[in-house]
Amino acid sequence: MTSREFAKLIGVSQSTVSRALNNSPLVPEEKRKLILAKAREVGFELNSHAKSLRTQRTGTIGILFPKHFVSMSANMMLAHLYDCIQNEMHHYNYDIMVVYYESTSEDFSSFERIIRTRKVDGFLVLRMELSHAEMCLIEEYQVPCVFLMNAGSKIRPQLNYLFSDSEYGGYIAGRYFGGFPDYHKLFITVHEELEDAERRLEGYRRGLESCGCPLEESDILFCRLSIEDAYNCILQNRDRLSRQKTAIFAYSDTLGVGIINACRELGLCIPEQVQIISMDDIPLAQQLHPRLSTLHINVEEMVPRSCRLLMEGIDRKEGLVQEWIRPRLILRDTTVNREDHFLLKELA
Amino acid sequence: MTSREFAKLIGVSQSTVSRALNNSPLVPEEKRKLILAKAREVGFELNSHAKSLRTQRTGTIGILFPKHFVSMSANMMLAHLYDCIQNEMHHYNYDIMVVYYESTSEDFSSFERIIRTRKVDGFLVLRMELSHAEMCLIEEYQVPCVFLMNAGSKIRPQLNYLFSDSEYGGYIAGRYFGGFPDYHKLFITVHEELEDAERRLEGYRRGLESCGCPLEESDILFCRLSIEDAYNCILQNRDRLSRQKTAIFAYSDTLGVGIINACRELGLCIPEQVQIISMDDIPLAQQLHPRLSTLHINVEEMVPRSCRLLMEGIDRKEGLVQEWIRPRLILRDTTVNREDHFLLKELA
DNA sequence: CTGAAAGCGCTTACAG
DNA sequence: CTGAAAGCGCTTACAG
Repeated sequence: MTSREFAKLIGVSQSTVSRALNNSPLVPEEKRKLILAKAREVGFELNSHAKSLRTQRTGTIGILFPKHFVSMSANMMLAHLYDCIQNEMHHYNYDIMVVYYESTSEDFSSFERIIRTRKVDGFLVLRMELSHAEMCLIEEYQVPCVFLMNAGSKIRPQLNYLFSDSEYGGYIAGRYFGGFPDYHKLFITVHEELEDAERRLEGYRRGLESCGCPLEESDILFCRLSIEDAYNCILQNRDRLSRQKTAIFAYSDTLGVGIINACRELGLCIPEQVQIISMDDIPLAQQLHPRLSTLHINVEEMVPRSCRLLMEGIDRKEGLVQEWIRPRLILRDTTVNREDHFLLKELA
Repeated sequence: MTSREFAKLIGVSQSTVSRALNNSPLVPEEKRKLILAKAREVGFELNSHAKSLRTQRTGTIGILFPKHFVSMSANMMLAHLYDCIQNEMHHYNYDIMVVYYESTSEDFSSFERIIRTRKVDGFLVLRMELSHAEMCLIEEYQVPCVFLMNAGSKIRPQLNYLFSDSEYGGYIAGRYFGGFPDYHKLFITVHEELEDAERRLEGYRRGLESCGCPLEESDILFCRLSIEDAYNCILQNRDRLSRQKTAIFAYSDTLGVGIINACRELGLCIPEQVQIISMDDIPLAQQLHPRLSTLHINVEEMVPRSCRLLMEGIDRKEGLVQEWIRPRLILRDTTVNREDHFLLKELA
């Protein structure tokens, strides 16, 4: 049924129907309610494409996942973030289209195609890693975008972002482990999100150094961003871990889980022989035992704010927000938790 | 830029542009290529809403998640399924809109709204649990739908589906454990996907009975569909598990992971003291140690077929497909793997 | 406050 | 093979 037909059915004009269903102040309250009720009764809704064509608004936003993103199952932090975004956008009555970087055949990339065909009103981008061409595209089409989570390599001015402060997170991990001089310090990291990994490393270094324990290059271990890879990485380094007590800062919870598995395999006690702090705090981090001590990324703040920001951008209420949100240390079972630790006093 | 402007720019009519970009046989190969190249060069793409309005095709499908679905993080099997679907639809150049059951305020449910506003061409439904009203809606709007994964309670005729054969999966688990008379048999299940859980139970019963070991009512344990709940459930039943060797068939891998955690906590050896077979085979099942022995749900077959089926439905190539796809037993570390087990010969 | 009419940017039947 | 024109179903400036 079209709005013209529906209008005829209830004996008003198409204009009035449109105004009523769009909550225009021009139609009196009583009449609007009546029309709404009728619409509900006969199941009438405005055709979204005709509406979008006229208004240049689609009622859907895109979420752009990073290039290295493989799947929800593999990158649990992004899956978690997605969950939160989906939940949040629901309040705005907006639908979500998930977009990956991959390009289809020789055509435009999905991202480019979706912008050019105008399928969404704006984008939530889970990592700042757009190319120059893509930035121009955003500029040309004036697509509202909010970047969140990982800062990536190129932080552009004039763009809205709410990033997790990875350097600070690393610093906290370093400073916590700095309170345990008898533990040898390691850092296990990845290539996939290199710039962010660098920031975590820098912070970790700074934290450790502030406690007088520098980090050797040979104490930085690389693996891929998966549970198995972290597991294998630890097994390969079994000698170092059995020789002395070790404190491991892991790039993410995913690695943390792999490390726990490996320690168990090697018969190393957590946290007595091996302490672990990871980052993210995905739901899985406290579902498995021992529960991971980790740097909680403040998704509860980041997601609602970025969604609101994006909606404001769509409504052309401009305003630049650029913030780094600090992760919060959560001590669970993979650390030796000393209540008298100097860091806890500093944070309090 | 509109197609009219673009046409003017390159000196042909709007009709020709439209035909070229839609691969109409009416425009000669050479000309088409030229127009395509020009379009790429200046970054022209047809406005999707104008196109959809004219053709009644949107180029996006919806994935409807079940009522009890909470998040990708919580229900890893559905997340995995989603990953596979996303991957597959990419071949068709289709975009995906994720739809949840929840209704927004006093309005239509998301599902209903998306159909009535015609935002998608069809739906992939991850569980057959639609109400009568929803079935009428599909009928009225002739929305192509393919149901997959869980059969739910009401299996409607005249609808396309590709379900996992849960009863068969349970049967296989029962028959495998039937080969271990010295293990006490348990079944840990959930309320969330009750009908499917019932099918798994029936099959498990049938499998066990075929080996002469009936399943007692008191050997059916309930918990919620989460790692922690399964963990707690086992801890609560610690007495039964320490008394005798136990073989546990778990509703899903998620429960299986919780069970492993609990057994470790209780100091019970897997698989010597406790054997576990779960179902799904999510990626996590073989990432954690010990790796779960499980009934692999044939997603590799189910997803591509359901996507193709949906695309055919959208193209109005009718044809009813209703199939139950059998899970496959995968023995890993949580079972005692006897190569001479009679079931393996039967399956070979 | 209400309705008739133009126009959003496409596709396609129609005429050439 | 090509183009002019109608129409997909809305919204909104305009006239009343």
